Amino acid sequence: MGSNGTDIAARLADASRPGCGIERTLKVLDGKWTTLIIRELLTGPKRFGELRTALGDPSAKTLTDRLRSLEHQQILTRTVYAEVPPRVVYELTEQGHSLGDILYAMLVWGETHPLEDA
Amino acid sequence: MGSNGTDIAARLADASRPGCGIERTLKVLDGKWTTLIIRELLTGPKRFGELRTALGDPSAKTLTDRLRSLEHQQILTRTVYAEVPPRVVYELTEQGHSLGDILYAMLVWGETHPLEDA
DNA sequence: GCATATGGTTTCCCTATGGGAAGCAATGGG
DNA sequence: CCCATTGCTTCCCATAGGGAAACCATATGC
Repeated sequence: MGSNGTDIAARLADASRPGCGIERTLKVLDGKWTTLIIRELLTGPKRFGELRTALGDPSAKTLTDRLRSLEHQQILTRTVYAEVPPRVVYELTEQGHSLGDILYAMLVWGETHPLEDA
Repeated sequence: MGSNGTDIAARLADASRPGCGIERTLKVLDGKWTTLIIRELLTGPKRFGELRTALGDPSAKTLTDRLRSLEHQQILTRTVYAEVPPRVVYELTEQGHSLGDILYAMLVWGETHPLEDA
């Protein structure tokens, strides 16, 4: 299955509890749609409306909140084109793109895990 | 930084949206302390009280909820020793242990990411 | 003039979540 | 007889998250 669990355990034992790397990552990926937003953007830049549709219609407020938060944390960039009607494109930064490793691990795990219905 | 982002993007594009592997993983890792519980257990079995202390005192109610949920999803096992006072030991299953790949990716990312203060 | 399209923002509200405190079981020890 | 210990469980409350809907800006098409 996974790689060598023993090495991982060693690294994890090292990670001092208060504010370890995992906790910092969790803070970035916090919130209901955050991780899925990144999933969508890993396949390329997208507009606000495209994201909304692809995710299955989260409320505009929530989506805005998440995008703003991710922008503030340098995970993605927000580009406004002064057209009418307006066009806003969201795109992952280098930092944001590097989250792909985590998402990929999640994808692999989720696909092999027999899911118990809640 | 990460591995080849292009391959990952391809895999991600494949993943059909409704209930893809990532979403299933997110469902398992849902809740405030869930991921950190797994971090603690990756270094070996722990008792209820040990977990509570290591995590920084989440409420007993919340910790119980998380542990029950993870047990139900076959991520960990709960062993009660009929002693007085009681002793309850939590240990990751094979499935739970395999989450280590995800946590490891989070650890690496978090350590290299310059964190913006919220 | 007015509707339409787009990407928001803002306000209001409801639910879910998580925390705190207290109770409880069971037994050995003082 | 009472207390301490451990791992809950139950109840209650405060907060935060997230959804619905209304509003705004602007230029084009009718």
